[in-house]
Amino acid sequence: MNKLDSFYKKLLKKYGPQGWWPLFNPKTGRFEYHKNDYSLPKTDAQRFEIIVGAILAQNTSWKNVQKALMGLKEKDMLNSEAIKKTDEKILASIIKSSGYHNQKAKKLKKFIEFLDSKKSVSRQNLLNVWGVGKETVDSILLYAFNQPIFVVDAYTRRIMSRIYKKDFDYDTLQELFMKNLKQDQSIFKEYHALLVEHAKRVCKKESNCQECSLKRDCKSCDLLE
DNA sequence: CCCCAGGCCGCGC
DNA sequence: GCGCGGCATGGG
Repeated sequence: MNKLDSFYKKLLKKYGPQGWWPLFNPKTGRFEYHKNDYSLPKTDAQRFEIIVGAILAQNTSWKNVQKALMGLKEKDMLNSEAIKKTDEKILASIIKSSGYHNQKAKKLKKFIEFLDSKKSVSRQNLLNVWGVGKETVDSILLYAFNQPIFVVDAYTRRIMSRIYKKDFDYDTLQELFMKNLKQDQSIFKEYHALLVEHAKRVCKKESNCQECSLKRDCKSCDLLE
C-alpha cells in the first residue's frame, strides 16, 4: 500500500464517509450529504444543481453558497432555462450571498451557453469556458458527471505541502493522486471530501498537529521538532 | 478592526 | 509562464 492509500485509510477511519456532493432534499427542505452513495446525481436537475454549486462555491464558504442556491430554488430558478432568460443583474442579486455575484452571474450564463452548445463534456472543452478553471472543471467532472478525475484545491495543497514540506502546483498534485490511486470515481470523491474535512478541522491555517491522523507521515509536524 | 472561505480572470512583465 | 490586484458576501 502506498502513502496516498494509507492517508486515505487513516482519514476515512477518523472522519467516516463524507457523502459529497451535498444536494437539496425537497422533503426536508435542506441540503444533505449522502454517505456511502457515490451514484449521484440521479437526475439532470441534480446534475445541474451540482454545477451551479461548484461555480458559486469558488473561494466562498458553503454556507453562503447554500443561501444563494436556496434563493434560486425558491424562485424556481435552479434550472438552465430560468437562468438563461433572467437578466444578469437580477440573477446577480439573487445569488448575492455567494460573493462575487456579478462575476458569478456571468459565469452561470456562460456555462449554460456551453451546455446548450452540445459540445462534448471533456476537460479541455470545459476549460475553454469563461469562468471555470481547473478546480471547478474537475469538481464538475467528478461530482456532476462521475468521471474519475481527482480534484485539487487549496486544502489539498496545504495538507500535501505540509506533509512533504514543499509546494506543489495543481497539475503535479493531480497527477500524483491519479497515478497512485485506484481509478475509481467513488474513491476520488471521498478522498477529496476527506481532505477538505481534515483541513477544516485539523490541518487549518494554524495547524492542530497533536490531533492529526497523518502526523507520523508529516514533515511539518510540530511534535517532531 | 482583522482574516478567511470548497478560485478565476486580466494584466504586466 | 508567473505574480498580482480585483472581485464581494457573511461569519468568526
